[in-house]
Amino acid sequence: MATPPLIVVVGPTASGKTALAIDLAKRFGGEIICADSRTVYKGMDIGTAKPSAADRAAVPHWGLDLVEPGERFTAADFQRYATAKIAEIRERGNVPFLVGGTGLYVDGVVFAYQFGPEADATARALLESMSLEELINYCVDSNINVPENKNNKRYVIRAIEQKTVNEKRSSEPIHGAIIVGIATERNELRTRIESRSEQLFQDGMVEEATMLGKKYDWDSEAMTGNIYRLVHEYLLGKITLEEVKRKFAVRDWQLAKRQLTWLRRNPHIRWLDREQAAAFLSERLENWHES
RNA sequence: GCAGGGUUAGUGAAGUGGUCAAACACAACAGACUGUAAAUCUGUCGGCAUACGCCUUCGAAAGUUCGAAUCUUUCACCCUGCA
Repeated sequence: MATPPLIVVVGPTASGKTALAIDLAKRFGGEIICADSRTVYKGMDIGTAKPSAADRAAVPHWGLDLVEPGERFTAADFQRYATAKIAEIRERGNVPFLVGGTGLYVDGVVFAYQFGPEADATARALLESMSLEELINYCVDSNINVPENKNNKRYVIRAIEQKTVNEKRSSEPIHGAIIVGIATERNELRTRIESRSEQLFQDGMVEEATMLGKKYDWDSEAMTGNIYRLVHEYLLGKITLEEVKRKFAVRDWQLAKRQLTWLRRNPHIRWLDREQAAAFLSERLENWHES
């Protein structure tokens, strides 16, 4: 039998990627790798809509609960992890599914990004202490290309660390990848996001965030995920619970739009609605089984 | 009924005679983004125009003025104090 394909399912938050992938993985012997920058954190379950215990029992899931909130986990870490997992899953004769909304994580794997050198902690601290203007001047003096958004301090710092703006990647998806985007009608997506906002709180969002806040630092990158920072404000008494829910739906919508902007640049995505995507991938997987 | 305060662009909110299509914030829309990416950053944001610019706005109407979101009068609605 030929090497199993890599099924890549992308789309904005709340588009139904996970449900689709679980369904297909059950039927075709798949294992799911979550390409999600928040579900890698332990304890962040409700706020990140992490797959349930039942889902995980039904289909093997990877990429969840890899680190504690506050620990460092990067796109390069994910790339290493996911690439290894894809190989392992294939060795077992199963079908790897790469599913997620973190575009950088997906593309890092799919387009085999060659990441630049890792940041040196002391050098990074020094760079962060500098003003944006100083950083730009440094770039000019050192002949380093400034990123398009030169007001984006993070990017300028990274350019300095890499001594350039890094764009090393493959122009084609890695071999065997089938990339499907879940196309969702705008109003429908909005409705889904709003009802999910309500659901999270019924499921114990505040309790989860309170617990995490006690255990970890509110300021850590993990905890800046749009829901946790809002619950933090609520716990501080700055906003009401109703405002949290409303603002979360807004933040989630903004996230979805940013995700779509990222995905739009990728010409290799086959955009299909949930049903079409299920049918299309089923057919591909059946053909693969027969080959 | 009397006295006082208010009514500004999708929302909140500055502005109290010219430099006001009107600060700022939020939302919205578009975009960038290779080791923090649910992050971070950029542009647009009354209408028309690629643009010079033109047009219509600051509760309504009528005035004062060379000139009004800003001053006057009346009306409408809202809030507060006295009745």
